[in-house]
Amino acid sequence: MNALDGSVGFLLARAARSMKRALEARLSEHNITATQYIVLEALREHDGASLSLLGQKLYFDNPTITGIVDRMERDGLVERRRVAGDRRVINVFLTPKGKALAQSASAIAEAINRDAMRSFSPQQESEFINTLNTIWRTMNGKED
Amino acid sequence: MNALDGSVGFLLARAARSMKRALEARLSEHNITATQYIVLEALREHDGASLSLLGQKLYFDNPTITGIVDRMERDGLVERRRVAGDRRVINVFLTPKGKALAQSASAIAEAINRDAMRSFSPQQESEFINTLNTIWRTMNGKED
DNA sequence: CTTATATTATTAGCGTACGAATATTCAGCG
DNA sequence: CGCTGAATATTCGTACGCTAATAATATAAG
Repeated sequence: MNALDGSVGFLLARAARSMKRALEARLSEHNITATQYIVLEALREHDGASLSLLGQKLYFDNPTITGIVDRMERDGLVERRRVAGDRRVINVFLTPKGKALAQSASAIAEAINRDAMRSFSPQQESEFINTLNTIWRTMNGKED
Repeated sequence: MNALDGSVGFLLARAARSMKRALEARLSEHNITATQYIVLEALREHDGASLSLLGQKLYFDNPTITGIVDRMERDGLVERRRVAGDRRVINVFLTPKGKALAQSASAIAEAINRDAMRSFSPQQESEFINTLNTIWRTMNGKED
């Protein structure tokens, strides 16, 4: 029993990596990454969102979201269009290819989530999710 | 309520990122990263471990650990020495500077962990840790 | 002994993630 | 109107974290 076995930060990062890897193993046949799947999912709910809004929804900063959208645009999954009256903002839209991919990827991600939770009861799962949300809020000073 | 709010993978990754950022904000004055702190911690318990062993303990693959140790060696925190009979293996040792830094960093990391858990009971914390470990084992096929 | 296989570490290449700095555009205020 | 400051997206530089491929050494089989 060393110091890391009791470190929430370490165990959290390790669990997150293991899930990301499992998801990417399944997504790789569609040539997208776990992060790109997350962006597809966000765009299903907010097609045409600005880069900033996407970053806020997903909790990525602007340089990160710019790079991800660059690669997704290169691969034909999304396109950038200036649509808002404000000429600073660039809106991101799913292409037909992106829409189709979002659907298959969503099913894969749900399967991985179910698998990760397979030894827990619904109550345990919802408590776990509450804890993850609380940690996130705590670390961002959204309570006290 | 969108699909991501119920996605364990997304919430796990988000919580992990928020803790990593909080930790790095405090570690930055010592010019080390959260990952480098983890390696320092592992070396406190296993000074002289091989690169492979370090990777196994921390659950990083070899290319990742090579790069991290490269940067830590550049910064004078560790040094590589061939010590084992097997000439393929390279052992990693803490320098005095690395040892000193490990101690201060450890205190900082403990404070962050306590802060992240501040709204939970000891039981809730230990249940949370169990869940993280179970997810990790599940995603790595270490049970069924 | 020699050939085949496995292990250890590294390199190369890609995709996040982040902080810092920059260019463009917008909004407010005198 | 003109100026200041804020907001949006990008670029730059750094550090992970992964897969695939490589080089060097060790081990096993014949």
